[in-house]
Amino acid sequence: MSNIQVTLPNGDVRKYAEGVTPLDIAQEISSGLARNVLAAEVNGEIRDAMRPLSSDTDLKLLTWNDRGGKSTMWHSSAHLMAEALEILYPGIKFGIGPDIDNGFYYDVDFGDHQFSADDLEKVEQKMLELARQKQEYHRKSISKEEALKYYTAKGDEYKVELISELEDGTISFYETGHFTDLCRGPHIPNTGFIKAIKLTAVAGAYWRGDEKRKQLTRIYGITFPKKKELDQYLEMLEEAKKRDHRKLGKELGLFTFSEKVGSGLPLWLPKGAELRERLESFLKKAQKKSGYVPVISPHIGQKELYITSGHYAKYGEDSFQPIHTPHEGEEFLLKPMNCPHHCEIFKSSPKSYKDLPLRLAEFGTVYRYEQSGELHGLTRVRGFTQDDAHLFCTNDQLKDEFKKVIELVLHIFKVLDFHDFTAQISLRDPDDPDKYIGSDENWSKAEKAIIEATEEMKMKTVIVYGEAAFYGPKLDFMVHDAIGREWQLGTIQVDYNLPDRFELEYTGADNKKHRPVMIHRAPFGSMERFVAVLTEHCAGRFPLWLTPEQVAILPISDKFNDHASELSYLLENYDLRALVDDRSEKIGRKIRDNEMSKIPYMLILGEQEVKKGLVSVRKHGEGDLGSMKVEDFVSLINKEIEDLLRP
RNA sequence: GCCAAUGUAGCUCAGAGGUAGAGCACUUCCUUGGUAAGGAAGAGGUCAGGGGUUCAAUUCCCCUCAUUGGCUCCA
Repeated sequence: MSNIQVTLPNGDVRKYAEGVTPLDIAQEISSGLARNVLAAEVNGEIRDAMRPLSSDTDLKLLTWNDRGGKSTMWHSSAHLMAEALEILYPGIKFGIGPDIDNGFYYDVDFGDHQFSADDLEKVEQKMLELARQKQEYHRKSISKEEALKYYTAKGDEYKVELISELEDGTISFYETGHFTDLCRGPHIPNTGFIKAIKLTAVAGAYWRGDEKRKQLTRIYGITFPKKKELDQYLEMLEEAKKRDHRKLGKELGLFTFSEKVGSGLPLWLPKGAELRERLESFLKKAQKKSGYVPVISPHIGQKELYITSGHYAKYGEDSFQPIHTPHEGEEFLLKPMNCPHHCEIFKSSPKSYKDLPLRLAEFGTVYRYEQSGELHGLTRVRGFTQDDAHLFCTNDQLKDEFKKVIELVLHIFKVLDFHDFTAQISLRDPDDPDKYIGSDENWSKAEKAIIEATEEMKMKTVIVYGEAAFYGPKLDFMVHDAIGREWQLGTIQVDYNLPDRFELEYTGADNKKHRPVMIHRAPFGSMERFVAVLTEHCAGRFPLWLTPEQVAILPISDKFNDHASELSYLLENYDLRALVDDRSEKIGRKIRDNEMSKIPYMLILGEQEVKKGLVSVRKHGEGDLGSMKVEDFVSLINKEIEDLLRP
């Protein structure tokens, strides 16, 4: 038997006999490690820890602390669930059962049986029972014909379909207990690693994501190696529920919806509207510094406008239907985008290269007929306001302009404390060229500009194919919210196509006509979505400069109500937002209520304070800060705001 | 748009074939209290909307609308 060389991540090189398994190696390092090894990364590929090594390898042992370890465990959990389901519901058919970011799911065809959320507990119990048996996951390879025969006999047309599409040759199967599944693997050594199980949801899902095909029952779940970790996970879900912007929006009086107004059409309440206005003026100020100029365009435009832009051909069917003028029968559309209007603004007068870059900014409200099932709080609505701008520039200016926009977006994220985000370069889907308009040459130029700009700014990016807009590639900023979900917020797009379609031109230094390039950009994305994500991000405790009410003045008793009103006028003169809680309640009650409504500061006003001309200050979440002069309190607050706005 | 669940007071929710209940919020009164819930009384609902079954429907059935969780989609 020949020797093989195994290199561990710390650079350690060890020699073993061929056929050694990663699990053996773990055992040699320490039995504690061996008990925790879920899988192994062999030359970069994740494999079963019990699969023998046959040549020299770079080896990394994966535990629960590694993403690969978690994925393997969850994937194995999907098998465990399938086994439990097959025992409980004989004759059911299986689609696919992968691991996902937070757990796993399996798509199942229950036939005539109606599986409901009430049945989940029963399945969990069965899974725990099977897990305790420490069933091993056995890998075996069989031929394609054999595999087809197996599933044809079993009557599982989904697996038959999957296998038929595989390349000829051997196919790997995994066997756990009495359950056998077509599977590439890898898997954990045995089901005993799965100590805590929670099946989280039941939902319909189309077979292979195709809405024309049968809908299967998808069961979601998550598992952990320790009961404690499951508890923590459930706590995190609770926390996410508390942070849900739909709940907080209601509680804080930010926005509402009305059946009568229509679904997906948010109504901003005074506090929400003021908060949004503050965000808008914050951005306007930053934009003014960066040379943007404001424009305003109407909510509708002639259908012809969107035929020119290409939006009508692409989205006309899925939009609100055209509005007709009563006599002439002209057709107008609710605007789904601001860019066509801005192109017309560009065209309103002849442009010289000296006019460029021209940066037209507008908080433009647009309307899109989103599918009813897609609507969700403020994050997905049918009428929303984009913090839109279109930058028209020369080819030479493009990269610099693009970089300046990135700087602006990063500045905004910094001020609003979004540190956890991904910059995603969204390119064309190479397999579906018909989805896009414009020439290959234009697309390549645009893609190159984005990639070079991000490289020059040394940004960490991920490239995702198929996520581009139909007219051009994008740089999207995805931030993470309380539940770890990703939301797309800001977006920057390079566009050579609309300038072509609108035949935009400027006169160059050479006295010839040239076509400008366009950058679409929206740092917030939409005001609605941004406020939603921000609300969840800060759990309703908005930064001091944004929050609807900054200070609550709490008189100790009714006797001091007048003093309290005077103080509130005084604070208003200092440009602070204050309210007076003049209810005939005890101070403890007032503190509790204002604490719960997340007011950043409380000022307590009683005999002592009035006598000495002081205020007693309480900070949300921190408590008593002692008493101070009003002027000192005002500078305290202003300092905090200043620090927040200049991170 | 598709599948499923849900829709009862401002909010959170209970309830049941015989025309509705709790807690909080609200109003009034009492209390004027020093750092996270003082007390009492009161008001508030076409039980999402529309049909049907029934002597009787908020409850059972159908349709519509909305919400939620997924799927698909996202200029």
